Amino acid sequence: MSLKIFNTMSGKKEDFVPQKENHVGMYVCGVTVYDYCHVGHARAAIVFDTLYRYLKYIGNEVNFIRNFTDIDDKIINRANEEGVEWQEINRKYIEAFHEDMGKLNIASPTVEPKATDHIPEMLEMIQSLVDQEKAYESQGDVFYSIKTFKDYGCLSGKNIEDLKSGARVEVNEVKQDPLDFALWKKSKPGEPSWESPWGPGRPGWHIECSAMSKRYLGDTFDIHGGGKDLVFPHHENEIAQSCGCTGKQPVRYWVHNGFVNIDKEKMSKSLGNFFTLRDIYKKYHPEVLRLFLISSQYRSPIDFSEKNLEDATKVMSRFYEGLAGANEKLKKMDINSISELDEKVKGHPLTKSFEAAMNDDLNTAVVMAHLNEGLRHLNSASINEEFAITAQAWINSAKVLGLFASSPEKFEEELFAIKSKNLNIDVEKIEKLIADRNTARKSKNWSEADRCRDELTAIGVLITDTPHGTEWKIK
RNA sequence: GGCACCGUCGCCAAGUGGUAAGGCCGAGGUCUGCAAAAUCUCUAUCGGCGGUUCGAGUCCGCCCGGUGCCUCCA
Repeated sequence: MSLKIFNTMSGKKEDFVPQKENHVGMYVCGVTVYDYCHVGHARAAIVFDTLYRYLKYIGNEVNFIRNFTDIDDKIINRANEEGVEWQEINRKYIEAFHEDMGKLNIASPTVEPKATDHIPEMLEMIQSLVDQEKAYESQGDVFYSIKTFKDYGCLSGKNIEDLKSGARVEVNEVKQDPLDFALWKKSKPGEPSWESPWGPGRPGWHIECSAMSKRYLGDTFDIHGGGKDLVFPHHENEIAQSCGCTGKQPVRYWVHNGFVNIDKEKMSKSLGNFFTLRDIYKKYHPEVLRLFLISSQYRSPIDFSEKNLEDATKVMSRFYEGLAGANEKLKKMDINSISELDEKVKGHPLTKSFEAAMNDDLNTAVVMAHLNEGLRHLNSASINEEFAITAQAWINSAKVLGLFASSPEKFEEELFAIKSKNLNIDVEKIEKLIADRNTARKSKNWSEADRCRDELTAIGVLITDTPHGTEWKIK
C-alpha cells in the first residue's frame, strides 16, 4: 500500500511515485507578506506541513521549498500608507509569519526563498520566452503570449474561448490578447525597480514561482502545492511559463487545499470575513486550531466557527490527558526491555490504519477516528507490553500530524493562560474555596462542600478530586 | 453566462456498489459522599424524484438548495 494523492491536473487520485526514488521535490506557494496571516493561510501551511511530515515518515528525503512574495502592488501600497520602505513591510510580516505559523508547529521548509532574491533567474526565463517569441515587450511591460501555448487551461479545465467570453476579462490595449499576462511590469516613478533589458521594472506575480522552483528543484519536480484559489490563473500561468521555457511540464503532481469558510462563504481579505491567527490565539490554543484544521480532509471546505474550535479544544484536552495518563503508565514499566519495540510499533494495527488513511490522499479525518479509538484503548489498558506498543503507535501517529508539540503540563498551562485572560480568574479566591470545601469534606459536611463547589462552578471552575488532591481547571 | 464542487445523526465529519467510522451534545450504567475525569451501553438509511443493478449514500438523469473559480487571494 502506498501513498495516493489527488492530482488537480488529472482530477484523480494517483499513486505517488517520486521522480527519483525516496527523494521528493516539493514547492508550495507561500504568502504575500503585506499583512498578518489568517486562518486560510494556516490551513494551507498545515496541509503541506502534514504532507511534508508524512512524506518523510514513509522514508523520503524531501526538498521542500516555500516562497515569500515580497514585491507586489499590495506591499508597495502598504509601504506608502505607512510611510515606510517596502522592505520594512516585508521584514515585519515575514517575522510575524514565522511567529504565527511556528505556534502551529509548522516545520521549516528546506528553503524559504524570497522573490526579490531571484530577479536574475526570472529575467533569464523572461528573456528565454522573448527569444522564443512566446513573450513580447509592450510599452516597457513584458507579456506572455497565451496563444503560443496550446495547452493553456489544462490545469484548471478552462478553455480559452470560454475565458474570452467571460465577462471579467480585462480590456487592455497594451496586450495583444486580453488573456496575456505580465511577466515583467514597468515601474512607475518612485516604485521599487530592477534593471532589465526592457527597462526598469519588477516581476509579474507568476514568474517568481516558476523561476524559484526551477532554481531549487529543477525543470520538473514532484509536487507543487497551494490553495485551490491559485489553480487559475497563478498555477496555470506557471505551467505556461515553465513549459514555454523548458518544453517540459514543470510539475508531476499538483496538490490544492480547500478553503476555510465563514458561514459557508470563503474567508478572504476582500470579503473582510477573515480572522487573523493572532486574534484567534487570544481565545484558542494554536494546537487546537491545528487539530481543527486537520479534522477534515484537506480538499474539503471547512467551516470556521467558535463552536468548532470549542469542540476541538475538548478533543485536544482529552488527547493530552490521555497522553499524560499514558506517560504515567509507561514510566512504571521498563520499555527498553521490550524486544524489537520499533518493529512491533510499525506492525501495530493502529500504525497500519494510520498509514492506510494517510495513504488515501491524506485522509486526516479518518486518522482522527483511529486516534480516538486508540485513546479509548489506552485509557482502559492495563500496564503491559501491548499497552506500551499501542501507546507508542498512538503517539507516533499523532506526531506525524504535527500534534503533541507540547507536553500535557505545558498545554494545560497554556490553555489556562488563555482562558483565564478571557475570564478574569481570581486564583486566590479559587484556592480558598477549594480549601474550604476540603475542610468541610473532612468533617463530612457535604452541604457546605457542595456550596463551595457550586460557587466555583458559578465562576467557571471545574474541580476534580484525585488521589493526589483536588485539581481544578477552567471550564 | 462558462467551468467545477458540495448537500450524510441536533452540530462537526469519514464512507473502493454489498448493507452508515469518529468527535461534540444528549440518555442510562460503573466509579465517586455527591461530582468531575475515565469507562461501558444507546442514538441517522444518507436534499427530492426517477433510472441502472441481485444490491446505491456510493453510478446515470432531472429537480431543489449551497459554494468556488473565471479579478488580487491559501
